[in-house]
Amino acid sequence: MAGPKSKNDTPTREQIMDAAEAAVLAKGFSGTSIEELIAAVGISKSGFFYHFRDKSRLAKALLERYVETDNKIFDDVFCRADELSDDPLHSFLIALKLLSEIFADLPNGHPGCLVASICYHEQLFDRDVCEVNAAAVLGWRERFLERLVRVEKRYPPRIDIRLEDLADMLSAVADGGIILSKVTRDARALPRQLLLYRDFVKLVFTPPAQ
Amino acid sequence: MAGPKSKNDTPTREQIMDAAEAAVLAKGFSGTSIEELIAAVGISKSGFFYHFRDKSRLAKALLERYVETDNKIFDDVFCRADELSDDPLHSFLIALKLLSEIFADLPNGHPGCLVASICYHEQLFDRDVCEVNAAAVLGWRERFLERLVRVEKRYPPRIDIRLEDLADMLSAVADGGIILSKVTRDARALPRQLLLYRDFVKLVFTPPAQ
DNA sequence: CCGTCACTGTACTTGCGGTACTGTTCCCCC
DNA sequence: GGGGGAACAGTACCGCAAGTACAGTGACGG
Repeated sequence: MAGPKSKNDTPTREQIMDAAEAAVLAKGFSGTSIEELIAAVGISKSGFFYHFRDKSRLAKALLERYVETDNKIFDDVFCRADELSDDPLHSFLIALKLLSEIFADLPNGHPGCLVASICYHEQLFDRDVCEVNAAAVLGWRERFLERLVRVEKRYPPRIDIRLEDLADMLSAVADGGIILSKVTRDARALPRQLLLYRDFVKLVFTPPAQ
Repeated sequence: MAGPKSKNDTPTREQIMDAAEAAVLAKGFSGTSIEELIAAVGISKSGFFYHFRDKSRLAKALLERYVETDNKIFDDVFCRADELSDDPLHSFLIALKLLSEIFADLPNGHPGCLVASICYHEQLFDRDVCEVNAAAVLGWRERFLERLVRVEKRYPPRIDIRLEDLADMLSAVADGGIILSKVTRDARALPRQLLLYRDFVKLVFTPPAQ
């Protein structure tokens, strides 16, 4: 049960990627040198290039792993929320609460979003990497939108609103909240922003008559 | 009336910073080489180092100029909004509309937020630069908060809400919207997110009885 | 025993950041 | 009209990092 022995699942490779992810989020991609990574992991330069053809391949692998784990977190959270409520609105609100708690419990605050970091390094990467990035964001939109459509069916929204934008807003608030937290060095900013988004969703779908 | 002849106001210096800002937003700070900047402007390396002691000074100058022009935009927008309405809520809503229109009118979409870019390069810069960054975000919070406090006095919010968080949310939605626009290559995402934030503000401060 | 995996070691090229100078031109001021 | 500073250009150099190109090595599995 140690997972599939995929070619890309060696412990050293994972160690490189762990070090690289932290470094990229703190110093940017070009600011992260291969030499510091191999020093952190304790391997030689040849060892690095055995796992990654070049630095750009490392970026792609990093992004793919990041998106994958992120999607898994969303799966878990929404699945758990569905266990706690059958109602689509309440389930969505619970999921948002769970998400904010996950972020609030991170000891040193959220380390940063790789999608955001890479989007600010766009021109450095090939079309390939950018498409993975775009696909990730569009995937989140679809994921949230599907939930919102189910909510809308039961709770007619109080205002005229594009559900796609409301779905996107969760990504935006999360990315913006991360930046807020990082810049102000206040880890509470991100969970608070998520809860504020939650308030918005609640307001939109709560009937005016109480 | 050609502006104060400050030491830091030569056309070459501005050209360097223009090229640098665009490059940094597209490739990150470390991904931007001094050599490409001097090639773009058409000066020598000595010319660059005449204006900036090192690359880090360039970063600081870039950020300071960016924050300054950003604050000027906010001044203009809020001032214009105040001309159009005496009511604090309506004025704020008008300002948000104006902001979204400004962003929607950018021909190639928003080029990116330097504050966000630099926050994802944190470890590269000295405490100095990071503090400028933090001060900028906190300045925006105060600016928006002051407006929201005035709104709250006249329109009791419909939900329990921390106005500081609602103020921060504008920065978050803007930064998140920029990332959304860049990643999905859809310039409309950013203005749409701002209008969605506007809807939220409207909902929060609009009395339930219509 | 043979081969493959997961590396190490060595050597080299290129490009960039940064330093350290020495000119050079133009314009302003006295 | 000449002296000086502002705004550069030119040249030469150092050190680090990305990337290339190998050849070699220990463990492990069939």
